[in-house]
Amino acid sequence: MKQGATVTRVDDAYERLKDEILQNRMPPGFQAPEPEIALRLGMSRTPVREALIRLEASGLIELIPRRGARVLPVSPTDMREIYEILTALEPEAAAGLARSRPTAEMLAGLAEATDEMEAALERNDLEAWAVADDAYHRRLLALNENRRLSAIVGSLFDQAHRVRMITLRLRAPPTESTREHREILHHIQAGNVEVTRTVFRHHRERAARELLSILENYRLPGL
Amino acid sequence: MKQGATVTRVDDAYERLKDEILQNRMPPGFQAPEPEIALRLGMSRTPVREALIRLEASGLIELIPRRGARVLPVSPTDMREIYEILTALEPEAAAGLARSRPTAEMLAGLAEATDEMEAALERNDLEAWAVADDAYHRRLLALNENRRLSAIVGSLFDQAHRVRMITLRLRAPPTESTREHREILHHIQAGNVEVTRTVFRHHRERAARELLSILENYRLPGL
DNA sequence: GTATACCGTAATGCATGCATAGGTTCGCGT
DNA sequence: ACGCGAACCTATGCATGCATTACGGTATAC
Repeated sequence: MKQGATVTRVDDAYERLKDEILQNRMPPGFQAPEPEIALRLGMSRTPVREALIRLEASGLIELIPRRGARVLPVSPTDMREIYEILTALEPEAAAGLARSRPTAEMLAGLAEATDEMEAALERNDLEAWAVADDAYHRRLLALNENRRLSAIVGSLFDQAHRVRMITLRLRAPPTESTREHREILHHIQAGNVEVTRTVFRHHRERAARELLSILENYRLPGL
Repeated sequence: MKQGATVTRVDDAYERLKDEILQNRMPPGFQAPEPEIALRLGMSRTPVREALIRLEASGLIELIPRRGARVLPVSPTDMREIYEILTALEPEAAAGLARSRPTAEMLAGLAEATDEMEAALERNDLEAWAVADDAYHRRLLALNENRRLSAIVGSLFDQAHRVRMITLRLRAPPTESTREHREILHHIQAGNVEVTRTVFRHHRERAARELLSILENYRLPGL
């Protein structure tokens, strides 16, 4: 078991570091020089460096010449930027999906995620709700045939992940949001392209408003 | 003059290779192993490798395990993807700009580019027209305060650059396109957010239609 | 003539070496 | 005690070394 998918050290480093960042184990502002990271990952600087370059391209870290890698904080401005783009792109992706008249089978993952969101909301399990929400959006993306769009939106999800998890408990129960997901799924199934786009857009706009107002109310300048 | 902007070899390699690709001197499908590229750039493999990783993240090349770096061809499907995203994002950027009520001074670059497009069209100088068109779109982006959006759209421009240059001569004179640019500029100046968005969207949709039909008519499967 | 197996070649993935240049700290002078 | 400077330390940027392994070509067998 040494070749198979050819898991290179660079890939391993990338995945591990990305995970550490998204799970907030390497919090925003955290900084470490290459040799230290290499030591922690048990490999030489070379693959670490290459992984860091990719993480920088993904918008998760910043490489500062003599200071090492720094986990980027996400400011309210960043969130505004991210949601502005998501608001423009995700409805497009959903509309495209509706246009392609997917089979019920293809939408099974979406339906399942929706069920889980509703169940999680019912028992007030915010953690599970967030997981299902993430799954919903990512599955929607995966169904889209526009690879570039999927990649871009996926990257933005990653950048916003921490903030969403943190604000999860600072907001009202996502009743409305859950309902909207169900509604969007319906419209996709019905192949109603324009309505899908519109509803999804409203969904994102509302989410952005809520999130930004939380960041403002709680004075969270960078997460 | 050795520090200043600290031009690292990685940056140099990245810029040079990107330029070679965009100018079609390294045509799509072109393939070369790292040592060869390193030799050509007069540096060791290490900085070349790092530059290649960034170029891959930019969507310009593909790194194939034992074959080296390959300049990615852009297929009609790719162009459809790219224009789909641009159609969603650029109107947003333009609308945002209109909303911010920019001063005439800030729009000077746009106005200038528009003038140049009209002048170039007048004297049938397609090359100059393309340059002005590119300048128009990039300046519009630069005025946008959403950095991420600018970066994404800029990257897509780069990916589409070659195809646009090649199809330039295969299409009818861009009379309509030039007019639309002028119109969009007017609406931005007038601060008419919604109209800006709509007109820009039509602009992109028309451009996409024209371009894709050219690719189809001339049977250009990958450029 | 075609298919297969073997071998040589060469590219990659990664480790390591090294010079340079920032940053830091410690000590000195005021 | 505080500010300033010099020496040290260390991170980086890059070069190089090295084992592994895929690829291509050739020779052989059918």
